[in-house]
Amino acid sequence: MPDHHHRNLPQLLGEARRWFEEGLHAAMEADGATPVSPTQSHLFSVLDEQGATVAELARRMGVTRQTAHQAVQGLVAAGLLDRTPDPASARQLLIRRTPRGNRAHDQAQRVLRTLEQHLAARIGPDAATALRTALELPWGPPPGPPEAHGETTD
Amino acid sequence: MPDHHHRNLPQLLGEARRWFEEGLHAAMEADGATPVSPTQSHLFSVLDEQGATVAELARRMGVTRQTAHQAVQGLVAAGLLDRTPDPASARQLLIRRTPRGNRAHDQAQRVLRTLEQHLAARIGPDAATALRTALELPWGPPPGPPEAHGETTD
DNA sequence: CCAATGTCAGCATAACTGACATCA
DNA sequence: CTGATGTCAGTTGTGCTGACATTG
Repeated sequence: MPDHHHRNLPQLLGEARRWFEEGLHAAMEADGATPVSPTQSHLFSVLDEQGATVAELARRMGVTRQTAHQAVQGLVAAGLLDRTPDPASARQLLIRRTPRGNRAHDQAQRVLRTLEQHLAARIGPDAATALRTALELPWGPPPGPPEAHGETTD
Repeated sequence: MPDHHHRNLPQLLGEARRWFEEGLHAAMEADGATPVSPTQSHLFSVLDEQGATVAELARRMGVTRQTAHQAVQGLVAAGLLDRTPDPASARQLLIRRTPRGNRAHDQAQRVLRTLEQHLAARIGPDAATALRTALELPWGPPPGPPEAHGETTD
């Protein structure tokens, strides 16, 4: 039955994301963890073990340096991140997780994994797996604007 | 950058949503349509033919009346929405689409459908269908907080 | 001097809460 | 009076652009 009224995919995606973020936030809060904003959460997720500079984090997040900088500030103030001079360049500061930051990160990852399992229990393992699979495939650039290769054409 | 098999699901969902919204925005802009914000887009998508009150729209969007009100204001100013007194209640204003609003809505729906087809071409029809299917299933409330029935329990 | 980086400052937007008048 | 509605106002958070000093 191909019903005419498909709900918007972007809307569905937004709801799904909210489902996870609400669950994550609730679980973290219930665990007494330091509250983090979605932005900080995002920054955290693009930070690996070896650390990175603010500019690099900004590139990974797809936001400006200033935005990343601000998020870093909050996380540093919260004691989850650490700013140390980069041995390679005196002008660069290396952003790394503090021990507390590592704990928070691990916990968040655990919660997310649990959430995903709960989801599988709700909608079925096949659907959950298919969801992740579809999301992980390379979608390429959105069609329409012939944006061939450049990104910052300013 | 090896491994890291599992990217965050919320992050993937956010990227996917952005993919659609960028494509939609670009297509609408290329067509010379009135520019609409994501919020306005969202409001538009929960507005049906028979119209609705601001409070009702707010409920559907999951935001406050004030937020919906503000979005409506912008859309009315843009000439896409119309505020008419509700025949049922003098205190209610019925929000409906103007002819121009209808055109914009139809166009957006068309673009979204096209985008979805493009996606299917990129990641395969099966994956695209599975994505929509998984998203349309009832996920229920996010687990963790035993939020059985109440909503604001504070 | 040039490019990249980190940072400060201001601005725009979008969500929220608070408050209030109106009407069923 | 109570409850729902529409609306005005203020506040917060988040992202942006602009500007600037520092460093390689």
